[in-house]
Amino acid sequence: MSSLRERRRKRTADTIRRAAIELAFEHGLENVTTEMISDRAGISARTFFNYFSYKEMVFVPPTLDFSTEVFEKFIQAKNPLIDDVQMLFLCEIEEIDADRRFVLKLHEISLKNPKIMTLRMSAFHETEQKFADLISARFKGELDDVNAQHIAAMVMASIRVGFESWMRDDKGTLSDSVTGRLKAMKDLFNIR
Amino acid sequence: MSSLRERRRKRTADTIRRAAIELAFEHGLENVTTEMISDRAGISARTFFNYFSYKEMVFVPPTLDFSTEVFEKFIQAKNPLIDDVQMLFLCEIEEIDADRRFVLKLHEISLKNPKIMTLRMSAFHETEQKFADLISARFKGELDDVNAQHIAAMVMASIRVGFESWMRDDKGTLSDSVTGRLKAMKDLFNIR
DNA sequence: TCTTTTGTTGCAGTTTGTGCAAACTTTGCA
DNA sequence: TGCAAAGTTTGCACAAACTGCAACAAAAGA
Repeated sequence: MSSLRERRRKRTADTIRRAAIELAFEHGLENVTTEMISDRAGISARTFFNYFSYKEMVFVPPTLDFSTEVFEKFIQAKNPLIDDVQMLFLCEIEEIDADRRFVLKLHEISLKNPKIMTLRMSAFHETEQKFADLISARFKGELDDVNAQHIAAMVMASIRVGFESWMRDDKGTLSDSVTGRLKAMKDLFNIR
Repeated sequence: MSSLRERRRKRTADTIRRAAIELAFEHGLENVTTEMISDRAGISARTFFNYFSYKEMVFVPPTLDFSTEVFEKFIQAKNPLIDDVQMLFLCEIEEIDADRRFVLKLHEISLKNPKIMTLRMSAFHETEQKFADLISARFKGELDDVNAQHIAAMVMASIRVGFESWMRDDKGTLSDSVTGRLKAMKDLFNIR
């Protein structure tokens, strides 16, 4: 609903995130305090914790949120599952692809900090949950919950591997890397 | 190498873990401090942080460590991959199966605490890394790294789903649940 | 046994994170 | 337009997490 309030909130969160990442580049993560971040973002130290329940959270990208239209479209779509999954994620991914430098830098930061690495992993897992719900809805009646969960887990695993391989070697777009992995899924089981 | 020292270390770590979990049962996680844990475990508050780099770590099971024999055996094994994977994990899993009550309680604790949940997820991811190395070694020459990583990710995803479903509904053994998921992997891709 | 290496502890100090109440903003409704 | 309700920000005081350091203790290896 609320427009101004909600957008304001998003904007502030983003300002804080940017401030945090800048500071981490400049001084190294371990030398950045919540106070420094708040100062640079122009908010009080107390307000920081209104936005992020703990410090490390500021370094984790916000989890993606499928809109109801996207949700409905995916549930009703009739193409092979993998194709629809690609459609679903590729638009989300475009942004990231454009921002490669930034994403890599953030990834570099988190590689050096187990707490943050850990949070990123679990952000992925959260998306997996949402995605499991999507699959469950799409195959309602045909597929029980464990199986929906299982498919979601494997698809997300593939996306993650695509993502990681894109970050590791420098060439190609994120979309290609992820698409490649989704296509590879089936074949990999035919190994001896 | 070192016997006494290493075993002592393991024993102390375990004592601390037990103390922590007991206290979390008794008082609820949010009311347990590192000091209380240290006291009960009979170590100083400072020493706690020699064993666990931060508080939440004490609630995460230690990641499993394949011995060199197990490692070698798996690499050389000639059965279908999934069968060998089962062999590899089932012995690790037995312990857990026996300790159901304990595992569930720990899981219950972590469900209520996002930080800990998060850590457990990433412990899984760590195991995935080790497992990816195993796969990579087993298929050296036949399979490139991304593919090894990908197979590992999907197998671990399946194991995780088996685990989660075992924790959710009360019936059956962990081994059966995990085995079931590993067997289901291939078939799930034949969905429309 | 003696030396070296590794582990434990107390202490003092910084940073993280919370509860509360006062000031301030936005929103929806009259 | 103006006013009450709902939500936000902030400062302050305080508890708990975590670190560096230096002294002491225990184990390993010769």
